[in-house]
Amino acid sequence: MISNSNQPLVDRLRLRSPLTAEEQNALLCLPFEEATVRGNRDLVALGEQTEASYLVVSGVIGRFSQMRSGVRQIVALHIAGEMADLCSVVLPKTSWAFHAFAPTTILRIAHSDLITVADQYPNIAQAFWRDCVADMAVMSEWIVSVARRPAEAKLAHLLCELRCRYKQAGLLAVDGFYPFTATQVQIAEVLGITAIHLNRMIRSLRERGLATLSKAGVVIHDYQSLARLAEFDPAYLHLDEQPAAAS
Amino acid sequence: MISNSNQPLVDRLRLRSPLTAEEQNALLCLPFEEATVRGNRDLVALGEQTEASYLVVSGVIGRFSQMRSGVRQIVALHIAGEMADLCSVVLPKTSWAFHAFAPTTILRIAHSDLITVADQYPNIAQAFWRDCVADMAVMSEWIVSVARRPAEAKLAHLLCELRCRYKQAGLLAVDGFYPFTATQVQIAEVLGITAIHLNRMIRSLRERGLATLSKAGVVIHDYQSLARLAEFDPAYLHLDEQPAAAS
DNA sequence: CGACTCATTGAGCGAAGTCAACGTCCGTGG
DNA sequence: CCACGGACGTTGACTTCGCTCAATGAGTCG
Repeated sequence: MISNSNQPLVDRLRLRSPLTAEEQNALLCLPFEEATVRGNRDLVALGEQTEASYLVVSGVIGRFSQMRSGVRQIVALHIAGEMADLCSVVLPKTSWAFHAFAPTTILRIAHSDLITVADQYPNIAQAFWRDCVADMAVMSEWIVSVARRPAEAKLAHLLCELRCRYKQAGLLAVDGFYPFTATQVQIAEVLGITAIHLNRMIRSLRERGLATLSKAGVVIHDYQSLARLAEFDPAYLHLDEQPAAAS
Repeated sequence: MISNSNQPLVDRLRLRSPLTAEEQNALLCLPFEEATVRGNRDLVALGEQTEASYLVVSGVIGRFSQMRSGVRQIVALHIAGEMADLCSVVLPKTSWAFHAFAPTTILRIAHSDLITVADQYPNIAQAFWRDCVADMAVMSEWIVSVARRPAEAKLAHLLCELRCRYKQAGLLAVDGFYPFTATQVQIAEVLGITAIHLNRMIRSLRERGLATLSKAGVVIHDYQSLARLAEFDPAYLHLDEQPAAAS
């Protein structure tokens, strides 16, 4: 998927916020810069200051923190079509580190340009704000997952969440496959468990016929059972809302 | 502490965002409603829709999710001077549940009024957005804490964080005391551990001379050591920034 | 004075971590 | 073309942190 415009940004925001034609046009006129990152590489290092936000065109990137021991914890994932680091527009000092899970293409859009268009169009400002809050709802659910679910349910919950997000991105196949590629170490850094223990949980889900992970991606064989195991309710993702027509 | 105006809201936003006199005045003119809640009570039940945001005047409230088993996980705390649920202005369907830890006084400000003033003043919209993003940074740190720190460090980290936030609220005494009151069950729901195990960790911190918890509040005896144990760095709280003068 | 909530402590267990070894795949260079 | 090395995945044995269950103390309110 190659993008030669900001259209993905407009699509992303329209998912949750109505935008007039004029507002959409203002977003499409924003200058951007396309970049490609190799997989399993840090895109933005710890402590690095950024002056741009990223829109993921294809691939996966994760925001992470690191303990002194070197252990990493990924606190957010962004897949194709999603906006990463939009929040740094209003709090640039929050320089989080980013890691590309797989080979990833992004669009860089300067904070200053985003601020300008937000100041000019209150409705766009609200859309940006809303997108950040939706990310917050996901974080909130991740706190619950990491704190309270047993390891197998943590994995199940992540797989269910990703299924919904890949479906939104149009990348969910009819057989339950979606192209989420990550090493077991990376997934363990998301779930807050050991890669070794994760391996056992992957096997468990496979043996129970619920889901299979491979190098190519994920196949969910029995979404209902997986969701039940994880106590998964997709409402917090805020993906199914029909944006009211506004132009 | 009794408030008869929206001044705390203005103070809160000015902590991180410069506001002109006109903008401050617009906020002060917002209608509000004061309410008091008893301690250890749910302020907003699970699934309840809200049409207002809350500013905590005094006391503590926590946002939580609940598993089918009945186990709760608190995903955010709000103490005196802080804005709770500002994010529901742009995503009202995210009706989180709130629990009052102690007797708490709040100001209710209608979403519709907040939207109106945000649409009128881009700078206020940005301030609201920024406040939400600051809450997000805290959540991000909580994911790390819950996922990666051992129980004692989890508690130490929370105590350090609260110390900074109570200091900001002007409620930190010179001897390291601040009036955070919560039952051990409530604190355990924050940290994602058992109340029983929390009790042992409290004893451990007390015996090591780091901190003491009592019914009246918390005393931190050795902040440096506590912060070292927790790997605590207050940068993520975004409290020390001097807002640029803007009026 | 009960009845209740909250705090405290002990004993035993289990989920997840640690350590260690080995298998598999893939790219690279002799 | 094969040998080597590195990254990733898989599995077993053992350890441990934190949970469960259970009992008791301490303070508070009606």
